[in-house]
Amino acid sequence: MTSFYFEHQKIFVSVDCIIFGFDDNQLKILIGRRQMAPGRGEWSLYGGFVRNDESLDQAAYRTLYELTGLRNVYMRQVGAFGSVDRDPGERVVSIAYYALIKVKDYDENLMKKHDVEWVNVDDIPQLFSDHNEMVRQARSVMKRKIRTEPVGFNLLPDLFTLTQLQRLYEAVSGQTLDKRNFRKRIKDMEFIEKTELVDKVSSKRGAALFRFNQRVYNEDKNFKM
Amino acid sequence: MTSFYFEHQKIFVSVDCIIFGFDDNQLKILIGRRQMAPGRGEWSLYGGFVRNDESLDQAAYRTLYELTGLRNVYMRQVGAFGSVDRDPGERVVSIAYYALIKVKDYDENLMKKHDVEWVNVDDIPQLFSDHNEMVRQARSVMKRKIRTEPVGFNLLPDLFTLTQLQRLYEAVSGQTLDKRNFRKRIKDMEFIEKTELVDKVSSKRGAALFRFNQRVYNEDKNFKM
DNA sequence: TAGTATATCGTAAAATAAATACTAACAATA
DNA sequence: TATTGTTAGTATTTATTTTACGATATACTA
Repeated sequence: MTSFYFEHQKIFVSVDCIIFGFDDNQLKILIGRRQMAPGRGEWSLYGGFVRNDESLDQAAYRTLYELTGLRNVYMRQVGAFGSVDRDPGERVVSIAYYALIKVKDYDENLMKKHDVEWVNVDDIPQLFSDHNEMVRQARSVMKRKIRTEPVGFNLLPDLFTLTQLQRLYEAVSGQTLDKRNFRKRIKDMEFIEKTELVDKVSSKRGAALFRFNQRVYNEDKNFKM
Repeated sequence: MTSFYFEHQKIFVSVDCIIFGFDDNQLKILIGRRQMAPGRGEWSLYGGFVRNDESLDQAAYRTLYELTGLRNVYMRQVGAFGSVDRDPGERVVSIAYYALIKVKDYDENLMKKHDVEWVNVDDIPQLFSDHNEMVRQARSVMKRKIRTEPVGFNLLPDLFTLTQLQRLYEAVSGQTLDKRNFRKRIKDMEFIEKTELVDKVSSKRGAALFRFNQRVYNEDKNFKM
């Protein structure tokens, strides 16, 4: 029975993570200098090899955890990348995943340890191998997703102002939005709840803080931005 | 340098094809009885292992060619599937691809040789491993794609009637469409050209045959259904 | 009181989607 | 040859949703 398989060749399989964060009204991703050959010193996504005893998703979560110390992160597959010579060292097929994290949750020490930094998505330098294409596709997939499902909240603090939310959607879509129309939409979504709390950081007047209520959303999944 | 890689494990990588066809006003896919263990005799997608000297895309095209004898087929990746135990025999990561082919082009002999048959997408039996999930995702991806890009023509003969085209979109979307609204849209697309030819097969009156003009489409890529 | 960002009201225009009935051409049949 | 059945083909109106835009008030700080 096993003979059937062993006519064939095994291949290294890895995962690469496009980790999105939102800070300073900008959409950013985490990239770092590659620590090992080949391509040592080049800008690169953070990734890792898939082990025999873990699924692709598990490998992606593990890799993200190694880098950020975060669990229970929103993460989705972008796709598989498998040019023959995409890795100059060996044949490696890599599955790209994108993650949405809150920048404040991120462990600064781990960031220094792994020598990665936040870079604006419109400002990405040339990356190792096909990583630029991975980023391009990840942005495309995420951009569509965030319009039809309430996943953008993963990029914001639990409490956020409507202006923050609007800036997020502007950063992702790449265009400015009308404040009145934006708020009209929000008002129709009962799962975006106004709290009693007020944010005084970005405004002298103070802005109401909102939160996303997953339970209310589950009752009536009606989200469109 | 190579030592870096060989701390890690290699994995079998395969491709599986969801081959869509349109016939008898129905959207169908090609499935067959699995010819080898494990899972011998179960319904299954057609697939194959990725070789070290070919990309994932190339492996998918090769596999499709083996089964259908067709080249230059519209084919796109669905995603990677990598549960640890998705294949009962060995650890295999599989990349799913969907293809859109014209049923008439298909080589009948190859079909018999590989023992595959067309099955309505709403009528798929239980398939080997995670193939049902692959089909589900492929339908979802294709359904979105066919609304925003003129890829549906890959499922029709070069010459087709507007009713055929409408039935195709009805089959993919799963809902009936209004004929007048449908035709209004078509009229606005200059790359769907009316020919002098008339189809008398499905109609006593005869229906005008249309064709998709890729060059005209390239001039002004404006497609939405 | 000047400055700044929040917050809300309303409406016109534009784009999109949905709903509606009838005639035309031909073949088969009575 | 008159009738019936079947599919092709066509224009207009109405309703709904989305977008664009102007104006003004609020709460707080410096």
